Amino acid sequence: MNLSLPSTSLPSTSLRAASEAATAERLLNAAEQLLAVHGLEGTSVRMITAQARANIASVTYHFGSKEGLVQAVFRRRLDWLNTERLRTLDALERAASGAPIKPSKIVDAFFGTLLRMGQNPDQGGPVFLQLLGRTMTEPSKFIDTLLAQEHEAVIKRFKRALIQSLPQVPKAEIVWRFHFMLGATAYAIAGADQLAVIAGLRAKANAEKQIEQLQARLMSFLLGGLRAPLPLTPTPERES
Amino acid sequence: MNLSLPSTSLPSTSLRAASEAATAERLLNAAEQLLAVHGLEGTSVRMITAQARANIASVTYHFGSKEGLVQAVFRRRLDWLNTERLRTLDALERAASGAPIKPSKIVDAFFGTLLRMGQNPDQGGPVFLQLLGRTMTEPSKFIDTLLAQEHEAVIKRFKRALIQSLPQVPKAEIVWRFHFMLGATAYAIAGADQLAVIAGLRAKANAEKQIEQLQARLMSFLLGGLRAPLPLTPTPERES
DNA sequence: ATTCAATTCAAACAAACGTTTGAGTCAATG
DNA sequence: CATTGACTCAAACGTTTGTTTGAATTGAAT
Repeated sequence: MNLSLPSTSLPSTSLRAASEAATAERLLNAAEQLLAVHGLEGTSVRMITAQARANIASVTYHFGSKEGLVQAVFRRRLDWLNTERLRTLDALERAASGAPIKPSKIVDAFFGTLLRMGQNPDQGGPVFLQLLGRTMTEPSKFIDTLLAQEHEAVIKRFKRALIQSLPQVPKAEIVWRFHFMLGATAYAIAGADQLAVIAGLRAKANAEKQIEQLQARLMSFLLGGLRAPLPLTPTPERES
Repeated sequence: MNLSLPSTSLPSTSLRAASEAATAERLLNAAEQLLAVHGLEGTSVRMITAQARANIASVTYHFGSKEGLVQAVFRRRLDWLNTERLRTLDALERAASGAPIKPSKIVDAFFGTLLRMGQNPDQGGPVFLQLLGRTMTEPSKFIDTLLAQEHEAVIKRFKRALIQSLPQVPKAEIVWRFHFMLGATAYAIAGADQLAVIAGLRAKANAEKQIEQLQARLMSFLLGGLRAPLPLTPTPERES
């Protein structure tokens, strides 16, 4: 048994032709696209290796297992996304220098950054957005764990920022509404194609245009929900 | 080959003890619960028949295939749900007698009816809500088709009602926002458990209480989003 | 009592699953 | 030139998948 996996981030020891990506990267790209369409259990290792034009054993060789490959798919994007989110929030807080930040700025730092990721081909473009959207409602044991770990610290910081930004709204209410915003976003990006069809746009328009359309509309919807009047059954004003 | 399946709706030819449900119904219940937790591809026929205390072959015998069983699971609930939705909307339009209906009433007829279904043990309770929520982002070929067929007419009627109810908002904007509302709802009910945990509630509180909590908060969020100021990039005011 | 259709059952089916194996290829290193 | 380590490959591994089979069982009607 070869327990020591090959290095994951190093650009490999030997030089390669720049035009054709290395096997590990082709596997990541193929897995990302197929997972977005067919889901975790609906995507087989053979489908992935076929699309990546790689051997079946290459998954075990490069990532240890199918599970390892899937985790690598998510980590590759989420690391970048959450770093970008925190960087943006840091900049906002620095610019405000103690003063409260407008909720719309915070919402944009979190959800806007995500949506703009869908227009960034270097970060998977709309494909990863769709994958993330459907994964957020697909309670798979180990993806859940991964998502939670990658997201927990980030979400906590954004919740805190929102709570400070909306002092008149009870804490618990903000937490609920943050979750609702996550849902509206996940669903919107997961079904961006069919949504565009429903909305009467021409179906095969390029996905970037669709996300551009989506972004402005979704953001105003999210902000409207976030600032909605409180429900008649109020939060019991409990601490913590 | 026995191409003619046994009758699906008749209460079976022979009388049975009322205490223990017939095999077909036990299969439906088991499948509903397992699908909600493990998803379509993650739920095997053997898991279902084991939980239903039935033989493996009973799925093929009663429903023709696994696919047939899954479709029956959805149809059993969606027929009831959509009938109830249309019944409520009919009542609203009759009471208004031509006058515009308040958007909140329409939203409640669609989403409120769904959420109240989660408190109705006769209609699956929270289990089916969770199943429906995760299915809405799980693009499976034949479930998509089924959902679309079951929902298409209903959604069209509710969109029309909302458009009449909000004459100042462009048509396309309402369609988008209706989709956002679907997403927020799907995600909220799919992850109601973990959401409650996040919100700081005690974890194992009964699911009905959770949905009760959820209902008021979600509805005000949805209405806030629906009535949000229009995005700066306006709809090109196209017809249709 | 016997017939008959409905239903259940244990066993087996081929196909697809993730993973492992061991030989083979290839370029760089000594 | 021989050796080494990284990588690829075809083939096979043991499980699990959905479905099928044909004989048993059941309960009411003849």
